[in-house]
Amino acid sequence: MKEVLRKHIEEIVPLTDDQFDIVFSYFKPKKLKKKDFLVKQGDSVNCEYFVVNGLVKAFYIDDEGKDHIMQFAMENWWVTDYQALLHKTPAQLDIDCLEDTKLLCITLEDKDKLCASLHKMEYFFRKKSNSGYVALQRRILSLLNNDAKERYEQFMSLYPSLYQRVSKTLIAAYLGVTRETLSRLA
Amino acid sequence: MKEVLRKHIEEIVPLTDDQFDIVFSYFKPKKLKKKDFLVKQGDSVNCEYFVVNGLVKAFYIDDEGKDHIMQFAMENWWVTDYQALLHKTPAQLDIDCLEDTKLLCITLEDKDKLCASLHKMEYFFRKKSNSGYVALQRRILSLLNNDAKERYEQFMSLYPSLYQRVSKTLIAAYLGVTRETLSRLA
DNA sequence: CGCGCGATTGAGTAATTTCAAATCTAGTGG
DNA sequence: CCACTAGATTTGAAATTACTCAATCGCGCG
Repeated sequence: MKEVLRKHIEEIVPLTDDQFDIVFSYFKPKKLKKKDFLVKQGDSVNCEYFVVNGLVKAFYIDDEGKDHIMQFAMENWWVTDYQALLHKTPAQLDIDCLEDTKLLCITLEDKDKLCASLHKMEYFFRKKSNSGYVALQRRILSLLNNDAKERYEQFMSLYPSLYQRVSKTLIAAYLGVTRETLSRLA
Repeated sequence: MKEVLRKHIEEIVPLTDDQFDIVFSYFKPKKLKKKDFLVKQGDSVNCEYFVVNGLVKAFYIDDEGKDHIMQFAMENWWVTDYQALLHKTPAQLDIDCLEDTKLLCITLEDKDKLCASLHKMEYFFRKKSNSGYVALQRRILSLLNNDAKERYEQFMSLYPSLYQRVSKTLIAAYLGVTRETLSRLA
């Protein structure tokens, strides 16, 4: 648990043992079972979550009851309803577990405190946020530019491990097509 | 010029005069005319750009020669080909000016140096990146969830000032529909 | 007046969705 | 080991949405 987080952070910034102990003290572990919810639409959201193991999905249910998947998050991914967290508004997203999942939780306030006290961590989170931004840009380009089949192929080659663990129905909801259409893309 | 940047930063972190002078020393002004290019596909990208005034668009041209707009950037917006900048790969995007435009440029290396020497600025850029991330998530949700008409209406209400300054053809390229389709959404 | 650019309109085509039904698969209990 | 069920996937056919390509319109500017 500790090791997973440490290794993840140290891919970007090295930390002494003491520093990592400080970092780790800001996190609270959480354990959920498959199908449990981490966030429900309408909740107020205080934390960002680091997935130690397992798999969750963050999704939006529209007026017609259809699901749209904002993101998956497996080992070493960060997830929450960022809009709700940052703007302190009620959650628009649901987040639930596709597998039994262990997480580390940090509140927005604690993250800011941690960043204020340990400059390296502010750097770490800035770089993380930058990478996330780039990943979302790539996804937008793929939505603008590519048809369903191309998006599906990109998904498989970009996230081969997710492709193994996630049903096609959910991949369809991530790619923005119906499951029937996805099924017809031989 | 200086004032525009200072005001922008101080919406998030207050700075002393001395601090701001340091910050500003990292930026290099740049002036472009309408239709000039800031970045061309294939370029290596070293800088991030802050738009002081004017308007640019960052866009991708696909295999069929069609444009897809990644983002617009007007006063107080940041823009570059982030993927190219962060991964040090050749630019995939073109960035050109829709109006005469004044910019402030900062290299990735200088930005890191600035952040390292002035912790407040690392905080500033982290928060900026977070907001950007949320904005892209919203756009993805709108692409997954809403049809062309709804996206068009959201665009108008979210960016009324852009709506004034940008041709419908370009808005179409941003929303991911053809100009003909957009034109039929009375 | 006429050019040029952006916006609109029309008609036919392609891609995707919808709704319904059939098929497949993994896990459960007998 | 087999039958049964729930969930996931696939298939079919019709309806809808958006696209393409071509033609037309409208307006500002030289």
